[in-house]
Amino acid sequence: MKKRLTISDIARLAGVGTTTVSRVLNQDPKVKPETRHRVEQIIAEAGYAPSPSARAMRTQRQQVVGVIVSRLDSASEHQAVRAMLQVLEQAGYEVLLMESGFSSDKVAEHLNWLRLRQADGAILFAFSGLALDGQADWQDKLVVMARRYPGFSSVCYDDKGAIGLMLEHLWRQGVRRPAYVGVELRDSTTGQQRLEAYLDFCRAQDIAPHYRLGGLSHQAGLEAARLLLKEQADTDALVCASDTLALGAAKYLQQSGKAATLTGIGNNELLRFLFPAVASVDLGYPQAGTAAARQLLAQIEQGRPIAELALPCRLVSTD
Amino acid sequence: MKKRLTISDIARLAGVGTTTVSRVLNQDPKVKPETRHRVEQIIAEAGYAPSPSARAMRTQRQQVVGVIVSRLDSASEHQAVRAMLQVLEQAGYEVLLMESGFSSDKVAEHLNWLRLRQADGAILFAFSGLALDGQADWQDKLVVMARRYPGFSSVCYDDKGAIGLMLEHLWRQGVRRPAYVGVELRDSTTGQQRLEAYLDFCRAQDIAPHYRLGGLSHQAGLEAARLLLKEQADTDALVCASDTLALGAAKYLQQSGKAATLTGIGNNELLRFLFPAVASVDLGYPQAGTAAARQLLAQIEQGRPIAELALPCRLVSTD
DNA sequence: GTGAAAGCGCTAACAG
DNA sequence: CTGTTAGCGCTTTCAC
Repeated sequence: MKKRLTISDIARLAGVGTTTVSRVLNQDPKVKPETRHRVEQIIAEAGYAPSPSARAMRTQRQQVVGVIVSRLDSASEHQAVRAMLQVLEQAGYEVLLMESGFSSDKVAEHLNWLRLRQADGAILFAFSGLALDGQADWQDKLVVMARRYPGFSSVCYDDKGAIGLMLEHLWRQGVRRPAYVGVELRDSTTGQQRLEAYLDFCRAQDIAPHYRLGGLSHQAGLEAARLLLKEQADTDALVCASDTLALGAAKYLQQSGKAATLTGIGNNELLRFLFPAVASVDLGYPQAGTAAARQLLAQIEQGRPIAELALPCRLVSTD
Repeated sequence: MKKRLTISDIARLAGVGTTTVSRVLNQDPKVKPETRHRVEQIIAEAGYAPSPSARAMRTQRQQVVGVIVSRLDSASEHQAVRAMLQVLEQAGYEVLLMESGFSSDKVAEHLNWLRLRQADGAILFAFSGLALDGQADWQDKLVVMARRYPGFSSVCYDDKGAIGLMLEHLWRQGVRRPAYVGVELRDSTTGQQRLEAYLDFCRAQDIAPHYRLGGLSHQAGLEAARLLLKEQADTDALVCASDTLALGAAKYLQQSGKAATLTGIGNNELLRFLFPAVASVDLGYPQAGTAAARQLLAQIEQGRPIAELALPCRLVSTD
């Protein structure tokens, strides 16, 4: 039962004052190099690490940030989270992962909790219906992912660009009657923006739009595919707003024996494995995660102003 | 810019000493009900919450536990984690989720970090090759998931039982030549135990074992299915050691047009959606998570001794 | 350059 | 039952 070392133990061992040790710990330049060296030596030998709580208490900075994802097991969010962890932990922050389950109340709850906990900042994966009303005090220490939110920093994917990219790709491949499997419009990005991109394309190419909007589940994708192909049998491609929907649509194509080029968005691993022919768009999740984490750090550490970031996307296809 | 309230602010507002407020905060019974009531009133009105750092510093209890998963986006681990979060957060603990990526070094790193951070405990999802050597000080505050580890508490799934259950089910359905898609033996649970259960069954029914061991990926499942069916075309069932493998095997069956009853383990949602005919075994992930969290809390809060827990499993089938 | 000393907000003796 | 007091381990004036 060895007692934990304190700063004064180190001070005594090094024959200096606690102040000096503290200065070494905090990279304060006002320490003679040789003194610094000796102290560092002792610290390393003793395996000493300063108490985060004591430090936090003194400085009022917890070195803690919360990351609120919608689902912990979402493959796309996970990619972004992994990148965030890298940046934030590197910077000495503790990361508290929490799950919203697409509930605005749950977000408020988590945010309140983080406030009580005096967290230094947070990153929040947005979803349709997200409300950040009584959260004005988070304005300069919160980054919203996946959609813009007035008054807060945000990092967005290129929703319109992704669909546009895909449609142009298909057009080059000879597709002329692409139908669209989308998401309800109350979802502003995956829903509205992606549909809009589809409609824009139809207008530009002068073709009649043909689409279905629904939920985000596999089942929704299957159902939409079924209806679209039933309504217009000459549809030559199903452009899905997400890889999850594409997985559902793929199942329908398979079980019905019908044929159509199928595409998704999200660069999902399982989709690529099961249905390699399905093209997808990589939205740049890791890059988004890195960008969000950096933006947050710059805001809370250097007072950088709020910013709305946008990321480029990239086509993923086997042909 | 309102300053954060402290315990003495509350004490002053309530016209009592800080000790009394502290007692109210800590549910100490030695407070006159009416005093308590008044203090609680003030606390609520002022929206006061005690500083966790100050508290931690004083009590030497951080109210923090780490949870080290192998992959944050693993569906099965996620189910267990969700249940853990529920229990631990309920008990007032902060949960730090970390990822090992199946690396023993990474585990050591995280554990060291948690030690420095003075975390009160940890839950670790085991994997093959896990080594907990220099971690003796974690013995009474660590719970290992998914396999036993001498000297530590653990919560295990019923690996042998799951395969046994499945084989008996198939036998009743008339299956007589079940082949087994397994995992390398250096994985003691998913690998060894499940294979053993298969071999036991073969011995009991006096049939010739026919199996392949490989990795845990979809691709491995596909490959194993291909080889097994090539080697023995009269195989009437492919019993897979996991739903991931089953997904790979399902793809093979589909693309090759061959037929065989297929089963997995893990009750994976996507597998159920894409291939509803595939029976699976529910290993009880949420229950395992709850059990692990409770065990950990009991150990660190009440000194309950180390224990090796085992969970029952349950067949999931559409027929 | 360096150290002594004063707290940060809280809890745990110890008195009343 | 309640208040006074002494720190927990650290950073930060303010002297030297």
